[in-house]
Amino acid sequence: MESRAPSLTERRKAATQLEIAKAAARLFADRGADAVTAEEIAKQAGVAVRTFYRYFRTKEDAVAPLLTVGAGHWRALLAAAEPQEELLDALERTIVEVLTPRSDADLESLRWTLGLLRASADDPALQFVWFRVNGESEAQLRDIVATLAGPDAEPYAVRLVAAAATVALRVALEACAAEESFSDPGAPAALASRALRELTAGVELYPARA
Amino acid sequence: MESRAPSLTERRKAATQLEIAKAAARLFADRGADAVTAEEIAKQAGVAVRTFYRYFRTKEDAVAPLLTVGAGHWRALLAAAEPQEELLDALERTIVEVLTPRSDADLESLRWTLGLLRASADDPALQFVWFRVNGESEAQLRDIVATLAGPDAEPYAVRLVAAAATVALRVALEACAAEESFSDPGAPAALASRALRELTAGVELYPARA
DNA sequence: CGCCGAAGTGGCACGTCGTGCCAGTATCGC
DNA sequence: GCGATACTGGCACGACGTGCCACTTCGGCG
Repeated sequence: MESRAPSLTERRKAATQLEIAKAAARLFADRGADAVTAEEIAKQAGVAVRTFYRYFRTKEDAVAPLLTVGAGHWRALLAAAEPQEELLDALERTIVEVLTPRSDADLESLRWTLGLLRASADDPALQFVWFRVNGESEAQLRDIVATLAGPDAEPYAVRLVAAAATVALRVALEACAAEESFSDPGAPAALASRALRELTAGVELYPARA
Repeated sequence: MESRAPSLTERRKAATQLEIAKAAARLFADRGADAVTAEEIAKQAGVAVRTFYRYFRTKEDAVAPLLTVGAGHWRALLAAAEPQEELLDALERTIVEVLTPRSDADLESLRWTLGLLRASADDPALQFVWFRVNGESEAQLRDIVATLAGPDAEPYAVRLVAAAATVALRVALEACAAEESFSDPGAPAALASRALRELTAGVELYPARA
């Protein structure tokens, strides 16, 4: 399960990717995404344009790592959940865990995400990245939910739960970003928890017994 | 409320737009979106490349009209709802109304949408358009929901309802598209209705009285 | 120690995208 | 009929994203 050996080169690559992502986020938030060229991002990050495109498929994708970190962490926690735990309980427990900052790194990560969301409010190109990230996140979550719910669960109900969970995280973060001042570090967790509870309250995972 | 005078030129423009959209949908479903150039779409639709880009901002956007038609109709019905009708009832009533085909044109429109969704399963570029369309739809739905719910409704609850409603429509259509054979014309309405009911069952629109 | 294959990087050229600009043509009001 | 307005087409251009090759770095092996 654990991936040993984050070998030297691999850490370098991860660092470079993060460097590019942050450079892109700064420039995008500053001027808007279309006003920034790939060449500028590459220069800011200290790499060649050609290398930039080896790390990211498109110019906009460069900020994706800063937006996916939360959802990725969530999926990892969920995949490690005990099988006997009730699915909806596991979802709520883990989302609170993910959104509650435990270190300065967590808090900084959250700030990057919210900063990008704020910038995307009036920038279609950034909104698209956010949509895309959430869409992919939901697709991956669907598989995990299907596993946790077991083979008896209705496929359509699994779809609904995965969609509801993804939406809960998304709306909570968007609401935080929309607030003028994001002061309370507990706000994301509280909002997401509420959203998840209210959106999944009526979902019937298993077909009614005859 | 009603827009009089669908003047000659306006109808021509609408027809041209639809023509381009269908040409693009055919080509995309056939070969995948990246394997099609804007020039080909324009030629198929009988317009110049430059004109194509006057109708659509990007190559992928060309199919958006075929994907937004349902959500647009839904918003129109909602905006015309009686103020005294319960919000969640109005949502469910109108979504069934939208998804129940009443004419051959309705059915054909539904088929175009589902066909595109099927094609987008293994085409990131098309998925992207679908995400984008739903994102914009949710933003517009939020305003309508806010109006219908009145000033006493909690803003965060309005967000949740708009998101839940958009997701209900999206997941229902995706589920239909995922089925091998889409035979039952009533399936989309039934699935969407169920999704909407289950996802909004737990939402508290108004703050608890003291 | 030198050789060598693997992997990451940079540079270059190329096809495509999307837009600004100007000219040609059709619709609407006087 | 006649300008005013709006849609269309052609051209050129900067930017995007990729295929290809050359260069460097790192690790294993005789």
